[in-house]
Amino acid sequence: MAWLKVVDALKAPVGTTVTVKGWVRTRRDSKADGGLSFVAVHDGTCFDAMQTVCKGTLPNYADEIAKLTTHCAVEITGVASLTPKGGIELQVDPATGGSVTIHGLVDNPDAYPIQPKQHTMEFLREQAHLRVRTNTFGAVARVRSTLSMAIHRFFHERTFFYVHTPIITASDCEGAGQMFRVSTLDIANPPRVGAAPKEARSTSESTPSSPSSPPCYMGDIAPASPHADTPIDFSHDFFGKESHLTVSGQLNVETYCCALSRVYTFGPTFRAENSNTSRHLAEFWMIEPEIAFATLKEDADLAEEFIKYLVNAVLTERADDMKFFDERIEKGLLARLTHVLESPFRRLPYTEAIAILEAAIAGGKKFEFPIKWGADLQSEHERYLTEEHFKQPVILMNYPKDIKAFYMRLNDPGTDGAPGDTVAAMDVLVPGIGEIIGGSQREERLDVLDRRIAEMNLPAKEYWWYRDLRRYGTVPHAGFGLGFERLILFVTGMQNIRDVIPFPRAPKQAEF
RNA sequence: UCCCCGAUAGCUCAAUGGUAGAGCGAUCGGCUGUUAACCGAUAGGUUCUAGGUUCGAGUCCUAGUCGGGGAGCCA
Repeated sequence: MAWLKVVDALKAPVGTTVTVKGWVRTRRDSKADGGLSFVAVHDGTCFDAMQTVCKGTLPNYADEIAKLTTHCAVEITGVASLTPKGGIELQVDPATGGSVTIHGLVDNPDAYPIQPKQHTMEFLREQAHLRVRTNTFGAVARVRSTLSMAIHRFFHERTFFYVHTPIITASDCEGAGQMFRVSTLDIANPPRVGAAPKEARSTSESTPSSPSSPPCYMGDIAPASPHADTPIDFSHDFFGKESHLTVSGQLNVETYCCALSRVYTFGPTFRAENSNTSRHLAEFWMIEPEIAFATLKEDADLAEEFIKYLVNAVLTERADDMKFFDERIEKGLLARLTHVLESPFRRLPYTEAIAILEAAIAGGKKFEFPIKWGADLQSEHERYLTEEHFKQPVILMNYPKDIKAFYMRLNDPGTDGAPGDTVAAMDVLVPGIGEIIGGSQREERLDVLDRRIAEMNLPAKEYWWYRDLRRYGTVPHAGFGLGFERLILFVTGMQNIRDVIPFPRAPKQAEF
């Protein structure tokens, strides 16, 4: 007798004795053959469950087996045989060594939240600790894992090195959005500039409840502090300066790129934006490759090859789950992904995109927001381009410099016939999601970079180490960021980003 | 953060300002190599919270909390 994962047990030779361990998906009873129960068991190793046929002659049939409900934990031994439809099931008969062991019943099955029926995503989100036992969330979890592995494999096969960029940053120059503060200061009574520093509130080894622990204020904190208007003195904080959770590993990974040539990060990223949408999370995972001796064209080539590699990986490695998504989550998903695999991504200069949108408006297309050269595209404009006009992924390139970040490389005047200055930035737009990748060629010329930092009133001093890269052996380089959860939405057809990460963090949402 | 919509049984949803309902799920029984099984019965309610209007509020008003769709920000 061998304990097999369900994925392997479903391929067991007829006649062999097999043990499976997992959770009951459904139980149905029959009076045939003197009484028997069909108990479907899944262990998460594949989409399908193993059907077991438990005979009424089993010693614990009436007391235990006939009472099994959804998600009871069981261990079942039986003989592999063919179902009338040709699949593999286990015949569980005490006469041939069959047995059913209950590891854990479900208390009060009447009120168990997960039932053998269709639930809404919103409800399951409130049961995040249990939802992974359902078909949909099990499939999402397997696809997510498969994509993670494929990402590392893609880069590994191309001599990229995986760089662990920091989660905590005391650099104030990442500039990609609102940040979460990281601090060990007493939030109710922080040290103020000019005030006498409090001793022994030192960050590292302070005892959890020292005798001098601060008073606990109910309601509003720090009532009527005489120093309330004085800035907080962060020199007393853990890092001796303000620090935050990272919003991007890009600036750090650029340093490694300028030594290892081809690198990437893949880790969690944090944005404290008050974004309440189905496409934003406060904590999400991002993949950021960076390539040296490369221009925007190589960057776009890499992005396209990357997306196609990942789509292909998930189609071939998780065919069972993808079939489910195609049937139950988004009809036509497989056709859409196959189309993405087979068609080249449309490269489109921003300046040309504006012309297409203006022509569309002239042709009667209505947009909520006006469009003109120099303005950023709205979601509706991006959707029009990728979903209606081209009906395929689009790589928009060379945006006006005034709407993009300081580190993006300034293009030569007149690139693409643009009426103003542009930078070598690109966004990959995909039908159904919109922007999935944002990237650029980085400004490698120190004088141009300094001009941009000054133009945008950024704290030049903070960028000393970033500027060093341009002083010591500078090189053209480029990279992009891919939001991992948006990729999962794209390949699964799931609608809400909170349903493709195990425990979503969003405004007012950090349960579990 | 802004606009719109919503919150009633374990779940999905009904209920003219006047007796709280159905389907699914659960429990019990029947039938059946079943697989979203089917048939019958039973149990299951502080109608999100706090105020208010009213003889009377699930229903109307105010505030709040949470959820959904869209927008902004972005990945």
